[in-house]
Amino acid sequence: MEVLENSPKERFQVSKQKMEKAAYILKTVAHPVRLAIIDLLSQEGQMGVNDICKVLDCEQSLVSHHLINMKLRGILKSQKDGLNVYYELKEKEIIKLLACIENCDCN
Amino acid sequence: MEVLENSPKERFQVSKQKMEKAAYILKTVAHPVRLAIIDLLSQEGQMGVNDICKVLDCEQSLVSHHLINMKLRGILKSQKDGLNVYYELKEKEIIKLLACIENCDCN
DNA sequence: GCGATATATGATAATATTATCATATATTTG
DNA sequence: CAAATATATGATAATATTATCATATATCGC
Repeated sequence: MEVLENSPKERFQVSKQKMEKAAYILKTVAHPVRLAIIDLLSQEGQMGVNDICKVLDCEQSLVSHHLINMKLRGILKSQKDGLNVYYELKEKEIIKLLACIENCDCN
Repeated sequence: MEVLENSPKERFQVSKQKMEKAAYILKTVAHPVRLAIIDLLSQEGQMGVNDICKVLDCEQSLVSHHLINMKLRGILKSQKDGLNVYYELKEKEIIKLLACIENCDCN
């Protein structure tokens, strides 16, 4: 059992990287439409693009951009079936963010 | 015990508002320096601006902007003592976001 | 193959966030 | 009061995010 102590500089670097990764994920989801998509998919499991548009009352192209972006960043995954593309949560941990933030009230 | 059922439109509006609030909070913290500040304050309790700058190796003015902004948005609070201004977490729930996101690995 | 439908793409415009710099303000010390 | 220190402010520049629009692509049913 080795105990590897990092120097302050190393520790700083490690934490810096960690924060950058965390910020990247948070930025990916820090948008009302994206959160709504995440919330929706966490309830429904899987949904086609058009259905998401209808429920959220949001334009197809915009929703598609959001979906593709979140997929690119590893939050969602998709599955094609004929004309439809079904999206679902890939990283389910992300749902906890929503629960977590409900308890914040920064006023 | 009344059960108040919302119409789909009402439910949509409620969730929309909720998502907007959540996105607002997430946006406030979705930045590596801000997360590092939050992390630091969660460990140290309270810190002066200059000390934060030193630890994070970050310019005073920039740190000040971040601190003030997070204070404005209810994440931090501050306390003046002579020349120094000590910042600390106001909304401690926010720490959980960091813990929560560590378990995500969106790859 | 043609029209209809679902989704993606890419350019651009609109807007928001972040960094930087110069300087202001406030407080302490001598 | 002057110098030194800590913090805040505000303008601006740099950059990133988001929305919009027009159109492309892919698939299905006929």
